Amino acid sequence: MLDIQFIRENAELVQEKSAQKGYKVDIAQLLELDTERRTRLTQIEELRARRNTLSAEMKGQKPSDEQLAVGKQLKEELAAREEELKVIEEKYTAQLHAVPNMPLEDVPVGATEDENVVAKTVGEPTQFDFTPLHDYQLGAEDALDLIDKERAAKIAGSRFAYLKGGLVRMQFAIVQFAMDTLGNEEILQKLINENGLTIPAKPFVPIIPPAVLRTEPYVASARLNAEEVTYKIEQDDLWLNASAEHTLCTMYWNEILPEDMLPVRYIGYSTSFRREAGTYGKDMEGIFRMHQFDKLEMEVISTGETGLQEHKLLVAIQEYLVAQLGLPYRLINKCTADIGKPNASGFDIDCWFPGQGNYRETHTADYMTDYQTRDLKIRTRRSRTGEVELTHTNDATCFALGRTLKAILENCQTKDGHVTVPEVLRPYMGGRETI
RNA sequence: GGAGAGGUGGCCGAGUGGUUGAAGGCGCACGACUCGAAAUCGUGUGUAGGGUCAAACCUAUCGAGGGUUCGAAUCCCUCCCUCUCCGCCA
Repeated sequence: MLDIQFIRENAELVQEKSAQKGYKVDIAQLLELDTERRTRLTQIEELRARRNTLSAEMKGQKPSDEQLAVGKQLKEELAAREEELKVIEEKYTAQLHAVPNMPLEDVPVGATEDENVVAKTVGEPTQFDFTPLHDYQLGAEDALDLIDKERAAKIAGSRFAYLKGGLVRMQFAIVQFAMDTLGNEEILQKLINENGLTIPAKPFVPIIPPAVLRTEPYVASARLNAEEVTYKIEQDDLWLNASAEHTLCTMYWNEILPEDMLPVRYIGYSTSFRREAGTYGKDMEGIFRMHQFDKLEMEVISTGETGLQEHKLLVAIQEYLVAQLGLPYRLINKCTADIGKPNASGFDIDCWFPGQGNYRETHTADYMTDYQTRDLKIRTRRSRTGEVELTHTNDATCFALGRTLKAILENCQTKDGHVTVPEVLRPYMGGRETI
């Protein structure tokens, strides 16, 4: 959520920026509730103070009837006022949480995703002297035998797959390649220098997080999308994570981290689950949009001064990794309507998919400033002053493995129906050059 | 799944109805001593909300929520979590 102090001091701006992001909020009404809430709170605190004073007077002696009577009266009045406050506070909290994060200055203003800005295009759409196939054609049982969705549907329903053989080898090769890259300080330093950044080249620590999380931290992370995205295990009050981000950004929930621990840089590997409600009939072919997919996700927790630089580093890493695989892509600076409620800035990488003849999203990088950590209460204690401040968070796809595999299959296919393994992956696949 | 123990500040650990936001210790910060350091001594040291130019000050907070009471870390209820033993099991 946003800082209420900030909203008080920048009401018009918040109203305007919220509208730019497509969120209907009534800031004037929120501020009214805020005023009312504080008025009630002051009243209640005065009553409590009187109760505490009275209680101290009574200590060590038998209370008089008069004191008891005053106490009882205070009790009743408090109960009534607290009930009133509760009603106001519920409305206030709901409205406060409805306010989206403010977009950064250089986020393009737009009403729909059509107004996203292509920041750059790298590589040309792959050319073939034959008609390129889709992933499901290349991976069919009578072709390379890599993808079996029919039998998966029999067992688990639609949007599930058995991935097989060389495709599985390739998935783990990508994982190893990515972890090697993100653990390599020389590469990080090079990317930092190239982008004029001044943050340290601290390597990313690989993490395998839990794939499930409880309601309370999930809500606090501002990432729970119960209706459309997230699977619930009702019996145990657990949700299947839709991304490792969700179990990574909540990891330090309710903690104060020493400043010298920052930045925290993690690369998390997790199977992710998405209900994909509302996408029926969309992307049904192949492994582009699945209920279950494995993903490598980068997560950074840093100070307010360095959060934006971390964001830029994450985008640079994404570009580097995609380029290393030789995939044509374009970098998208997402407009205000498309960056998402908790995000202040968001970039996507869309890779070229020859089967569809189109660029499709494979990566996203989000910068949340302190919007997420205000609820999660992830703070840092400054080394010099001892002061406590909210941290900033970033998340970014390292590789969404399903879509990456699909992109490689389609871009690296040969006329004879095979797939050339990108060179950087070969050392992790026993030197294999094709699948 | 069965049986038991327990959740208190950055950490350890007292505390079973009334100056307990919480003893004591560790850690940390500052100061004294020292050429400097260690040791020692002194002072300070949670978080959040309100309030103030800043303070003072007020309120909340002892896993979470609810209840009893004039008053709850302390009593009652529900839930969550951790640990130990048994069972099962990758």
